[in-house]
This record gives sequence, structure tokens and C-alpha cells, in this order.
Amino acid sequence: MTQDNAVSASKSIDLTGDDLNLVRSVAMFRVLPFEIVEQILSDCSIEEYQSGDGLFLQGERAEAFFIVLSGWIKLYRVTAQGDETVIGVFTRGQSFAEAVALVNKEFPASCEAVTDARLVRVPCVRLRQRIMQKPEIGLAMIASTAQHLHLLVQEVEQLKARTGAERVSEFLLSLTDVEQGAAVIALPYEKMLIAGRLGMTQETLSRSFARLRRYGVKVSGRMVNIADVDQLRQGIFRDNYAG
Amino acid sequence: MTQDNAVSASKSIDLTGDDLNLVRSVAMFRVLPFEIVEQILSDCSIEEYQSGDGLFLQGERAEAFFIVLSGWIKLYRVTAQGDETVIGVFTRGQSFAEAVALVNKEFPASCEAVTDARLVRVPCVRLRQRIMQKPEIGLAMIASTAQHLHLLVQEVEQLKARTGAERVSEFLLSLTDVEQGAAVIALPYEKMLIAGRLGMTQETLSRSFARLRRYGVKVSGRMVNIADVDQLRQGIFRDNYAG
DNA sequence: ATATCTGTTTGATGTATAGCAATCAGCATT
DNA sequence: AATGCTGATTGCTATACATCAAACAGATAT
Repeated sequence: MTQDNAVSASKSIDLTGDDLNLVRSVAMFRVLPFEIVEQILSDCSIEEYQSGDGLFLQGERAEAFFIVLSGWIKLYRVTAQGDETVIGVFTRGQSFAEAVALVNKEFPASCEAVTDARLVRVPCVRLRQRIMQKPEIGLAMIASTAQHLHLLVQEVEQLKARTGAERVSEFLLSLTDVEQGAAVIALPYEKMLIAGRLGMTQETLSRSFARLRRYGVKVSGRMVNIADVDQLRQGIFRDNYAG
Repeated sequence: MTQDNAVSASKSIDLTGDDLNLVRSVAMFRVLPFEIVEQILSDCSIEEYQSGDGLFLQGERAEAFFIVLSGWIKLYRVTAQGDETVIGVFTRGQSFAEAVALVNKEFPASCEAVTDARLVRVPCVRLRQRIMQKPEIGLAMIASTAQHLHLLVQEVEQLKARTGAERVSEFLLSLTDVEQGAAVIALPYEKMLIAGRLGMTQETLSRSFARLRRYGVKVSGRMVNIADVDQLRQGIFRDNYAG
């Protein structure tokens, strides 16, 4: 919600081994040869934001896109009536706003850090030149925006076809790698934001958690215990028939 | 709903003047020089579908994308429980599935014609080669997918933040160019589909129309009369405060 | 004209969710 | 220990919406 675009530390690129590996594995870079990724990175800077800092506002002209190194970033829109709609939440290894930035359109949503965060900022003027030289970069970007489209398509489906509790348990299940048996999850950010992300209010989220108790879900603070992931998956499914 | 991918007439490209102009004005072609568009078109074919014919199914590998010349096309997903979620509806002048097709991913949704329809089918193998030769085609495609992203972002916001009646009136207002005063609209497709498109049931749509009567909206069959578009816009807005 | 079909409207009812308010729990400040 | 702050939970109530069922209208076929 912070209005002022934070004066964040902006260093010339200097990635540790881990971060470098991460960036190379980002959707749009994964398919590109290492030299090209390095060239692109040489145009970039690293930015650090504090929780609440704004990255950009809806309607601003996009001149760069971002890759998250750490922390959580929220994309949101503010309606005429002043209430906020969360469009997406991104974290380590994800990029966002590539497509709009590359064509210098206006951001369709605003963006802010919801935890302290480190990002790679990829300015687009140079990138556009590089695409003209190496068209495979363009193809890679199309691939990664295709993925974002897919995510949004899923979100639309969820909103239209799934109930609150269903969305909550899908969200929980998406947070763990566990395929069978018990799982422990740390909620990645505040419940307030999770609620927004899932298109419901704080209260409804809380009640959804409560309702999931009978399927072996126990929530205390940010810790979530799932007795049996299969039971949870089945539980939701069953409800659809039981009514 | 038709499962068999219809054996539709597929002619080599032969566009009438009108259609040619239309294709040239499609988002991704608009910024490209005419010769390039013609080259791309030389790889394409025109396909005709009848109402209900399927274009592709969710999960199929994408090998082409489409531009609508006439008719209406519906993108939808079918959930595990078998009910259908409309993701988007496209008509004359719009393209869809570009991004997925270009990277040969699987379609994230299924697609069928909801009226008789004529489409340009743009196969992607050749297009990928052309992008490698002329990278500006890649840039243009990124631009047009950016637009689709924008559309989906708006849809997510609408679903999360707007009530049924609000979405209906926004939909109505989006169908007319009239800025002030009275407007007459012909609903573009069946109410059933409109309801799906707006994320509600047939019945709720009907009741939403009824509720909009007090704002000067009269519906009879496919004809919609709006006494005063401003009144409608204001009316919705007012409700948000009056509760 | 009658029958039939499909799409639409209307009514009755149950449920999910939002909104408001009170309480509570954790955490930091003093 | 007392104070406030913020986030989370819970109860209560109003409402929007889905679902089921019935009536209805326009089109087509018999």
C-alpha cells in the first residue's frame, strides 16, 4: 500500500552462486544458452525492497520486468471503490510483468513487496535490442508468458468453479511436495494475503481452515499440519457429491 | 461439447478484401509490415466450423493458433467433476492460443465454436522459423499475448471484486460504443453462454437482468435496450454505497 | 392446429460468503 | 506488569447465489 516507490538499494549485478543458478532456471532463461543469459544479466541490477515497499503502480509505463530472488511479491488492483484485489503472488524463482514490460505498455496492476525481498530488475530497452539480434530470446519469453497465461487460466477456473474450502485445500496441497501421508507446511505469508490471493475474506479463510479440520488439517499460527494429504484431496472431492 | 474434432473445410488461404483488412488489424499483425503479414498468411489455411464443433481439447499439443474471421469461439475447461468453466469467448478480429501454440505446449483449455465460424489457422512450425529470421515478429507476438494477459487479469478482478449484476452491466456496457444516452444492443450469443462467461448460472443472469430494470435496462429476447448508459454506470456505482 | 423441443423466466429453498462486532492471542513498547 | 497494536478467530445476521422444479415462449416439425 506504500505509495512512494521505495528508494531501494540498487546494485550492479553481482549474483552469488545460488542466485545465479536460480536465475538460470527461471522459465524464460531455462531454454537459453548460458552466454546469452549472462549477456542479459549484464544489463540488470539487483534491488532490495522492504515489506510494504511499492515496485510499481497500475497505469505506470512498464520499463522493466522482475525476477524474484527472495521474499514475496504481490500483484494487485485497486477498484474505483478503493478495495484491493490480489491478482497474484510471486516468490523465489518466478518472473512477472515480462510481456507488458517488453512492449512498454502500462502495467495492468500494481505491485508491492509483502515481505523483505530481493529482485533482479531486467530493463527492457536493451533486451529488445538483444531480441532483434537473437530471436530465440523472443521465443523464450513467449514461452514464459504462455506459462503465466496458464496460471491465470487456472485461477479463473478456480474462482468460477471451486468453493472457498476447495481453493484453500488446493492452495495447501500446492505448498507441499509430499505425495502421500502426513505433511507439515509453513504458510508463506499472512493469512490476510492468502485470503486475498484466494478471493475471499480473512474470516472466510479462517472458517475454511476450521472446516478442513475434519479432513485432518490442523492450523496453529503459520504452521499447518496435514495428517494425510490423500485424505484431504479425497475429502474435497467427496464433498462435491455429498453436497 | 462435440468430442470429434470436426472435419471442417480447410481451404488454402484466399481472403476477401474485408477479411484481409481484418487480419492485418489483429493485435499481433498490426505492428508488422504488410509483406511480413502476407508471408505468414501464406502458411495459413482458412477453416470453417459449425456451431458445436470442437477446435481442440485441453491437454492436446498445440500446433497452431487461430484468428477469428466470423462467429463466436468459446474457451472452456472441464473439471474433474464434469462441469464446464468458460474461460473466454472470442469473436471477429481476435486471436487466441498464440503463446501456447508457438512453444508447442499443451492447450490449458478446450475450445469449440458456439456459432458457425470461420477462422484463420496459423500453424506454428513455419512461424517459428520466420521469427528466427525476423525477430520483430516475436516482439509483436509478445505484445499481443501481453494483451491477453491483461484481459485475464481483468477477468480475475471482476470475479473477485464485482457482484453478478455488476459484471452483467459491465458486459452490457462493453457491447456498445454509445457514450451517452440510449443504446440498443443485440446480445452476441446465447444467454446460457453469457452466464458461463460471466461466471454465473443462467438463472442468476436472468435475475440480474431483472434487477437492472430499475436502471433502465430492458431485455427482450436477444435485444437489450438501455435507456441511459450513464444511469446504468451510476446505478451500479451507487449500489456499492447504498449496500 | 397440435406436439415437441430448446432456451428462458420465475418461484421456493438451502448454502456459502460477506459484513460487522466482540473477543482473543501474540508481540512489542513503555 | 500494564498498555496498546495487529492479526486471527468466532458469533450473528444479511445477502447473493446455486439448485431444483415448474411454467413459459418461440421455433420447428408433424
